[in-house]
Amino acid sequence: MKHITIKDIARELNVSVSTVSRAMNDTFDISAKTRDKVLKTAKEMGYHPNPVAKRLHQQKTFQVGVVIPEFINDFFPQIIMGMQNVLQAEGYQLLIMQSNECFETEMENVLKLEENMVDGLLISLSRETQNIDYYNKLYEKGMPMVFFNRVNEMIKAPKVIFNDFKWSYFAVEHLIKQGCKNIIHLAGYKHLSLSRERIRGYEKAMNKFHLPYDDDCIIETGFMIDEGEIVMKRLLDKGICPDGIFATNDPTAIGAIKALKSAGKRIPEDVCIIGFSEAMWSEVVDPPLSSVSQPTNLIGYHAAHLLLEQLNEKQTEDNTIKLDGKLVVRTSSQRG
Amino acid sequence: MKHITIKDIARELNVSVSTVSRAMNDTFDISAKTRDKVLKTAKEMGYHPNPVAKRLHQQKTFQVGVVIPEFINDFFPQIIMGMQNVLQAEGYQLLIMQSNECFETEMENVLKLEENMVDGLLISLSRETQNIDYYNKLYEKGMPMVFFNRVNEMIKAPKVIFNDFKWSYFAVEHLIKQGCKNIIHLAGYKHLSLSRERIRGYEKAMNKFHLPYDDDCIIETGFMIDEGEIVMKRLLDKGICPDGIFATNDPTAIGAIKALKSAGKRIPEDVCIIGFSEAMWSEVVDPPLSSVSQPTNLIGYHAAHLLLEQLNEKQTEDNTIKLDGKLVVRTSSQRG
DNA sequence: TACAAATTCGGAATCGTTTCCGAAAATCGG
DNA sequence: CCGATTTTCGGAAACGATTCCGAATTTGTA
Repeated sequence: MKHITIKDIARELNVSVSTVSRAMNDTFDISAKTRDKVLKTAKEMGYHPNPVAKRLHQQKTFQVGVVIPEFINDFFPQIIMGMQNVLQAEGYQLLIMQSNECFETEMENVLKLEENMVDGLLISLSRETQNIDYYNKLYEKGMPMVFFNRVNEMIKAPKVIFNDFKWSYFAVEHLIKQGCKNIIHLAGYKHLSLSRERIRGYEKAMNKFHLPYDDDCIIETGFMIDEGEIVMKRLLDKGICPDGIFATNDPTAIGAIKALKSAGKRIPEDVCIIGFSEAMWSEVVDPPLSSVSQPTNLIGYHAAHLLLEQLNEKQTEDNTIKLDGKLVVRTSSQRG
Repeated sequence: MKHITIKDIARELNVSVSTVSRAMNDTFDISAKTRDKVLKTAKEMGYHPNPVAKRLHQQKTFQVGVVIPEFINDFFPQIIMGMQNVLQAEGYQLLIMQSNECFETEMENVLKLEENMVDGLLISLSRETQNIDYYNKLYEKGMPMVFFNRVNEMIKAPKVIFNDFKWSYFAVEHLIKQGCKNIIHLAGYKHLSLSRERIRGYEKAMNKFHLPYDDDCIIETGFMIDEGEIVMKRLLDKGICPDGIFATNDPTAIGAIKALKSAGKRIPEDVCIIGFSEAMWSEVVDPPLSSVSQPTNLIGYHAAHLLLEQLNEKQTEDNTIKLDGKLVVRTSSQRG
């Protein structure tokens, strides 16, 4: 895999390497004649500039690191596609790493990306991550960074988030309008902003419609199918059965449905249930799952643009972008 | 973001840069005393070797390109995790690109990765890809390459594939044992080996049990949910309804189920159906979908190792690795 | 025609490493 | 104690590009 370099062309044409470089970059101080001559033989010889050498000189790698909790569900991959569309067009490559929802792995990933000298970072926190000191330090040292989806308010870098409060409210309001009176919330981990915001939305709806709830109605569950199943099963074993469930995401909703079904409950007749974040397969489960759909592509798009602004040293005036979605009502929450 | 370089350390300690380099790489021609001294101040000053400079000198990027058709389904992400486990441990980074099932995008991706001077390529063909001349040229020029899952036999580089023939046979045999007599196959694109092998498995099972079938029973469908739905709907509209369906993957099976359900067919009573490649959500759809489960992690593991052998210039003796899976029988194909 | 200005290009430094070559210093054997 | 090894280190080249500086050539102007 011998590569043609700028020297090979220079030797071939009996010119200096600086001339060839000038031709390639079309600078002002070269005659049109020699430029064309160089370009022609460069093409003939199959020359491609060596990006590594360019990076060394420019002190820039044109690579940005992406750290996400997982990419087994389709949620994060869709966001990443949104990012790629923007960043590849600007000549950047993505280095994608997963924390597997583990704080230490997340830190290792960030360190590794730093050592690899990425030009910037796009991060979605693991569900364990509480300590964000390092991120703030890194940001203040000047590392371009954007956080998205899984965020913590104490983070100083720009963020792209979803209007969790508003859409949780709509989700619970929808359940109430279906006639649910005894509604519980399967919540995410409380150190993540999105979990707290979704709890706030739940509380606002319950208060607004004067429905009773207490701390036992808001159950820290997690994000996975089996976590939803375990929590729901435990409730049913205790003889507790709500008539409405607002789950913090689709997998936990699915888990709850599994537990409910095997306890002989009918959905939506006995229990209405709605998830969040619209998984690709929410439509094909039994029963088809209602959910709040998030604009995943847009999340990636905005995160990428906020990063680009930093990479181009433009001052970002707006620090946080909050996006809206829509309510997708299917059988699991629809009565009558 | 000023970085400490080897020169900073040299200046600090009044030694030459070569001495510092020797200390960092622990070569033979340096005294233990100065080595420790250098290492100590390097640590104190927070020195990290610049990987870009290293790459320029070693003429190696320690990055490998991965090209996959999509990463919205969980199948390819799982394979990638298998690759990452192996390659990250050896110091390699992955550059992941999607072809979106489009031949031209696939080529653009490969070109871009080549220009980025990746050390090797891991490729799964798009469903459109028929012309593989460029890949063979590239491989013969010495580019380390491994193909996986979506493969074409004409490709000369090492491959990691699934024993599609054997497990298709088992899948169809299972349908037959459930009493199905009129079985169709929703097939993938025929220029991909896996599609042809799955067709062969179907044919072998049908022949073995003396069940009739003709060309109309093998329908080129695609890989997506709506493709399965459209093809099935068209059949039903023509008044054709099999009592057994072997789908080339889980999404097409799901699509077929949607069409069957809205036509009032009961599964598995009227129609047994089995998919392939075990999606994460196959268990939670209605009815739970039988499928052939593939060892996704292992596919990634082996592909990565075959690539490593080439990167380390070891001669690969075994060119193709063929993996086995298991039959996961759920409600969609289980009678009585 | 002569001198100033503009154009065009080569040489060398630079980016941060590794590594080859040779010289100084230390160690060794007799 | 002296010559021969061995150890240890500095200087410089190399990787492949960009860019600054200055020199040669061409062009322009009076």
